[in-house]
Amino acid sequence: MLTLHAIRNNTQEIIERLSKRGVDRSDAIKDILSTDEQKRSVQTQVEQLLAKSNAMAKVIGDLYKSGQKDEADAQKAQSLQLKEDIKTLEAELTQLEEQLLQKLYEIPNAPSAQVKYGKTPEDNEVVFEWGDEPVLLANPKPHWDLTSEYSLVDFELGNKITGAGFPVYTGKGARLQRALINFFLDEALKAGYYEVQPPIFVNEASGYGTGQLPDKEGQMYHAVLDNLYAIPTAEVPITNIYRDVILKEEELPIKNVGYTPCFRREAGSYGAHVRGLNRLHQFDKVEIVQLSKPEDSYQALEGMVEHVKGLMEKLGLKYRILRLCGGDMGFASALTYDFEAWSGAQQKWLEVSSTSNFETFQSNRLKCRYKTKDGKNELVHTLNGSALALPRIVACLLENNQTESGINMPACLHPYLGFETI
RNA sequence: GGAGAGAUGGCAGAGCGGUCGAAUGCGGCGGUCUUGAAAACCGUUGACUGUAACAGGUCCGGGGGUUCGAAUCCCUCUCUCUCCGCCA
Repeated sequence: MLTLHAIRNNTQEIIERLSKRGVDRSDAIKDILSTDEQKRSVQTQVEQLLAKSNAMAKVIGDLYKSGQKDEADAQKAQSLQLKEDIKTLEAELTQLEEQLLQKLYEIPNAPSAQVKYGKTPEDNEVVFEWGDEPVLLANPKPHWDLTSEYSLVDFELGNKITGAGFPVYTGKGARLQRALINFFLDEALKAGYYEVQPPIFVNEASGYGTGQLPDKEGQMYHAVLDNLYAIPTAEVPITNIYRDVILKEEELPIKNVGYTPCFRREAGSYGAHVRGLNRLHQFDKVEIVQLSKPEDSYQALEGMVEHVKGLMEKLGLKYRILRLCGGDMGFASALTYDFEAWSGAQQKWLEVSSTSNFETFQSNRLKCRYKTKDGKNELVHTLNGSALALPRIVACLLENNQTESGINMPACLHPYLGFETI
């Protein structure tokens, strides 16, 4: 959530930045400001009464000690009345605080200066493009044909065991999964990331920490009995490592990488674009997460983008980078770059990575701060990106590299695969 | 799953219901001494809120209660540890 500090001190700027999402939030912001004002006024009253009551309690104690019981009893009666007043005011305060928090939760992050105004994916800007159109056979097969022809993925078997969107990878298909995961992890280690393997279930507090709750409740699998959520991305457990933590300045930047399966209910998705590996309920992803000082975060974002570019180019996949417009950006993001790989047989772009700077939007909820040299606690900036999500990469690798005699795998994967062709 | 113990500041660890935001030790920071370092000694060292700045307020796992007054008493939840059972 946005910090009250920013809303109070840079009201106009926040409103303008928010408008890039294509929705006017000025009323909501003004509403927050007035609620905040009310809250602080009640808070002052409560605190004055508390101060009075604290002082009185001290006096009563002293009176008892010096044996002035009658006087003490008289004061006690007064104190009781005071307590009633405090109780009603405190109830009011709690209510205002809850309202304020609720209102803050509903405001998305303010897009950064580089983000363009826009409402739909058509307004996204292509900022980079790499690679040549793959040379394909006369009738290139989509990956869902190739996976069954070469026995790489068994969707029916997944249906039987679990349900749609939970495929079973088999033989060389399974091997390819493992190869990609290891390749991505190793590349991240080379780039200075620290590997972590987090839980794939998280509690409610973690869901709130990174903003999946209450916003995307319906998109996560929820184990009701234990009140745990299956993670939609490793971002959630990895970023929550730093919930309620005050870091030392010299610990920053923190660069973590982790592989996890990811689970998404994808409620509401349907049709041809969910075919095959294009959209799954369970998939594998290697995620990079950074915490940085505010002044360094956009440079860190560039670094993450460069890292993902390197992966795409080693895999030899034609790709492009989009800078998302305000309307297409996620709720928590201030700036997002999407990577799309070209699928030769489907003749369309598939999103394979989303790399974002959240500025203080997550750290404010997480309460992740660092101590500056002059001893102040400041919120860190959080960033994350997919590096990379597997299924669509697999789809593109299969489709773009198919030949009469088999499917050629890129050289960077050979050592991990133990074979060169499928 | 059964039985018991516990949760206090960066860590360890005290804390008769009022003098406790909290002893003490370690660690951190600053200083004295030293050519420098170590040792020793002195000082300092939680977070949040609030104010122009003071003041004030809140926080001893979370929530609720008793009391004029709670880290300290009661209830409840969560978590941790020990023993037993089960087990990759």
